[in-house]
Amino acid sequence: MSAQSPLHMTEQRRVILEELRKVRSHPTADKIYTRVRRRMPRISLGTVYRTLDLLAAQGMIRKIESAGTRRRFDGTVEPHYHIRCLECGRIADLPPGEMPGLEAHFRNQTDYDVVGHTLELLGTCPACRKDRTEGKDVGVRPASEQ
Amino acid sequence: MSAQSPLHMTEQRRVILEELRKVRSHPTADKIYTRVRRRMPRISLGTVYRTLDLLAAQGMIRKIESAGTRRRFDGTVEPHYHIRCLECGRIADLPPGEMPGLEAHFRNQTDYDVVGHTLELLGTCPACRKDRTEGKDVGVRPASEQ
DNA sequence: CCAATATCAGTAATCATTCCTATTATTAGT
DNA sequence: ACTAATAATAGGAATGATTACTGATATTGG
Ligand SMILES: [Mn+2]
Ligand SMILES: [Mn+2]
Ligand SMILES: [Zn+2]
Ligand SMILES: [Zn+2]
Repeated sequence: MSAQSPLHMTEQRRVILEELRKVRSHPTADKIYTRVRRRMPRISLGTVYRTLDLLAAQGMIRKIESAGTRRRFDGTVEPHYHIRCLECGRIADLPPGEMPGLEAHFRNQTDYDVVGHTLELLGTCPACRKDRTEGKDVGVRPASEQ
Repeated sequence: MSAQSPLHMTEQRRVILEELRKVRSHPTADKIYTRVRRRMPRISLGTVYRTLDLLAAQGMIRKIESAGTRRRFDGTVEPHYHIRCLECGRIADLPPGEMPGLEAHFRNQTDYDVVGHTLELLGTCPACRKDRTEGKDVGVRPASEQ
């Protein structure tokens, strides 16, 4: 959950971290790969995956794994929930902080030891809502954008 | 979310539904496939997937998709959350009902239209806790059992 | 009974992610 | 600086759950 061994900052690792921190979106590994390749054309997708795992293990970035969607990464490490648009897959941040009393609410309702939870809001983003009112009926195109 | 067209109950569909409703666990498609094959040896895995999708679309069963794990199915359609054991992947039911005030709590914190949420508790199941105290240190074997 | 339609079994394809390996870079010790 | 040991990378193959395709079989409605 927090930093481990002092990470050797290779060129690849530095650039991947920089590019992820540049964006406010929650890009997939191959979106990051595309960005990083502009600066390091010979980097491999495997290195991107390996490095993202490593940075996440060090607590320098976060992994977002929502059900049924591709893995996404987050340059913001401060704890916060996300809301995902069911039409376009876009993921937005909610304000920092955990839902108060959530785990406590369930502790006496299970024989498991509760150690955490995952919570994701679902909805329609402003752009897709706008498309709707304009009758653009684009259907569902999940996770298809940056 | 609720029933649509009146579903033609083929033998395959009936048996798949029966087998899923028999168990209290949350089996993967191939676990259901294994069970169903005892009664219908020639059924194909594709039919199992297709039928489970169909039954879920009709609201007769539920799909559970947790991040980074295989898809699981639930014969109980009454709304309820789950808690997943981080060591063995087992999924248990929490009592029926939604966390009160959850979506309301976030409505004024986002410009998305909130239409739902996913919530999964994480923890250690009684069996894995027991293994621990017995020093059986089995490591992590996610989603490897029924 | 027949033609149109739906479903199925069997198998191939998909595709995000992980694994493997030969090469290249870095480090620590002299 | 030189060198052996160690770590990291590029490129490509493998994995594995799910989906798509296809020709055969079943069902329906007239
Ligand atoms: Mn975020
Ligand atoms: Mn359940
Ligand atoms: Zn959207
Ligand atoms: Zn367990």
